[in-house]
Amino acid sequence: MKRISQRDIAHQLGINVSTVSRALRGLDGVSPKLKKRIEQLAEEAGYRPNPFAVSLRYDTTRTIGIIVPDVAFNHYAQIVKRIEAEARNAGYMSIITDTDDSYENEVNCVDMLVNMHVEGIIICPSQNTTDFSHLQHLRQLHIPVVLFDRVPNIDISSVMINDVASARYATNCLLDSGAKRIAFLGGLNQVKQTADRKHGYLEALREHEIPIRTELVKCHHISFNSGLSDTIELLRLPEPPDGILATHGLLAIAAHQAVTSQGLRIPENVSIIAYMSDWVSEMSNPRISFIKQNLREIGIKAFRLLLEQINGDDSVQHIIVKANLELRDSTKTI
Amino acid sequence: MKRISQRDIAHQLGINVSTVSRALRGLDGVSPKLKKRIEQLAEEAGYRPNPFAVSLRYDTTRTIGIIVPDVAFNHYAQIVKRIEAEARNAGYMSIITDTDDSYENEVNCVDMLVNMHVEGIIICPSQNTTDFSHLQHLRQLHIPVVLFDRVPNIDISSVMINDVASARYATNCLLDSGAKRIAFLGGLNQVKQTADRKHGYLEALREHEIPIRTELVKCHHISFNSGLSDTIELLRLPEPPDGILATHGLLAIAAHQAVTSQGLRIPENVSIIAYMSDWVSEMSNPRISFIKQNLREIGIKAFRLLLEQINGDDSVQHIIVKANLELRDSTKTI
DNA sequence: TTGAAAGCGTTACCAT
DNA sequence: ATGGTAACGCTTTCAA
Repeated sequence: MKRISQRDIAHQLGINVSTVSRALRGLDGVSPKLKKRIEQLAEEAGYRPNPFAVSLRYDTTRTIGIIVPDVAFNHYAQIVKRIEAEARNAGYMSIITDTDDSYENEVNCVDMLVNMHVEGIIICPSQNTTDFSHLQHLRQLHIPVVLFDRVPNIDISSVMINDVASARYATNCLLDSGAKRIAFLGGLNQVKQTADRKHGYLEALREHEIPIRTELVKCHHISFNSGLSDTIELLRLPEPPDGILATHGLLAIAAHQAVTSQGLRIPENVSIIAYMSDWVSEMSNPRISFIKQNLREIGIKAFRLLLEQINGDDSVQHIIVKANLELRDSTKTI
Repeated sequence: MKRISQRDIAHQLGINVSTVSRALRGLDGVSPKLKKRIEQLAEEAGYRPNPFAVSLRYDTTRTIGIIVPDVAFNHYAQIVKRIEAEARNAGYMSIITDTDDSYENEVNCVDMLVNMHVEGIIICPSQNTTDFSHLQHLRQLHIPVVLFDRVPNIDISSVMINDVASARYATNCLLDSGAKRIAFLGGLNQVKQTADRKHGYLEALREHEIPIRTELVKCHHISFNSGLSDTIELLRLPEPPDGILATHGLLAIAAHQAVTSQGLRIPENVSIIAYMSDWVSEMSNPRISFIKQNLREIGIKAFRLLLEQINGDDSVQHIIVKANLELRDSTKTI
């Protein structure tokens, strides 16, 4: 039950491979009668073109690579799902790799994908990634790249949300609903996304002429545990926060749990707004008010951008997908 | 900045390709001096073997396919993550596809993966899949297959949990904690996983000599909405359930929300135990007691099984990974 | 130790 | 309308 090739078909029919090739691709130069016979035999024998021969011939693989910090985290999973669907729709296969949020793995993944001759790579870098030379290198190899979520200040196309504005808006919303002492729970400062969101947070405070209290700003490596300990520290302050802006779902869940575990109530004692996926918010109880990112659109835009590059467009584009605030139960109604 | 080939290297050094090939693979028959020169040039020029040429030559692609109903659902995402990691570790790339729980997509995905000449496929079928001929066909093509989670009664290797026993145990636990009227919230009956879990549920009732009330058994297509409406229907019965066994995370979340929305309390009025991932349980509030499946091990075992087949092992193996009950807040303590 | 050539499956170009 | 053949990049076998 070996895989059958064009040569086999040609042999069985006593004709030449090139005729078979033409017939199967619907090119003209084959008599309708012979074409029928060829198609029929191909069908019967379960002929499938060998993509490796095709790739070898054309130096084109119809394959893209996707690199994320954690496929098991809903936010990334939703984006990956959308990219994969779009890609499949456009005739591309997706090779998805997971870095476990580690820089070393990220470099390895990029390397493997280059070895695989993917036609392009869509990537959300790990939090530890500060050196982006592996991505710059891709540009030199003329391999299209699109970044999303964690987008550094480099000359590579990207899709991100309006981080500054959304953080400012969310902070304003917390303040307007009566919170006086807003804490900022973010990732590492070196990640532009975190810096931007902090920027928005600080802007809102400034607008309200609220002095900045640095002990309310927690920027550590994103993980459930760091979110937990940071929140508990915050709550033990002499003047603990009555509002929290969390920049990542993991941090928000951790904060939610920490607040509850200290016998405090949400939103009566502490309000929370977080950047998280709809699905995760929906599951929390009380449901966390969140900044809704259009993950579907992020995925679609990212693939479109990549496809344009694959098709020869050299321009660097930075797309901003607008996020909006969805109020749920973790904020007081005004 | 074109990709460089062995031929290019040979040309630059004024030698033959076959020598380059031998040198780069460390075969002997190349003088140490020449070997050095070749390696150095390859390094400098950034030579990478073309995997398509290699695949074409060997008819081996070092690639596997993974098919799941929904990568964005945590349970599958965790399993996929583990399989991908194991595969990468063993030098295999993973092509992950998402069927959106649809039979048609599933058939297409299988087809695409076969076209890609993946060396094997790990799949969790969609709920609608009753005809497994597309998988049987893979066996005829000598393409290794491993099933997980939703495993029909066919002669293909699989990894699943002990569905009957775990459901029986969970039901017993609900009964022991004082619940009298246990409802069963499951997927379609045609899925063996559901049937098995229901079997376990019924066994437990029988052991306790509790008559079966068919109106407490809800088996529909798994979705958040069906879980919601089924639960609401259950709660409106003249004698509503005071315990629920849910066979899928989505159903559990829906039930959780439905119970709460009716002003009832968990676990005081209604206890819940569900098959769901640790992460999802952790996020619910009150946290749902759950049957913990070792997703990590399921992923590892699935890949190992596939690899064995790829390496020529023809035996059909059915691996059972034991699940255990993790009590949280949605069940009364005895 | 090194070279030459055939072959993997497909396509493109030139002949017939 | 059809056939022959070279080429893609690599490995393998045989010859020098």
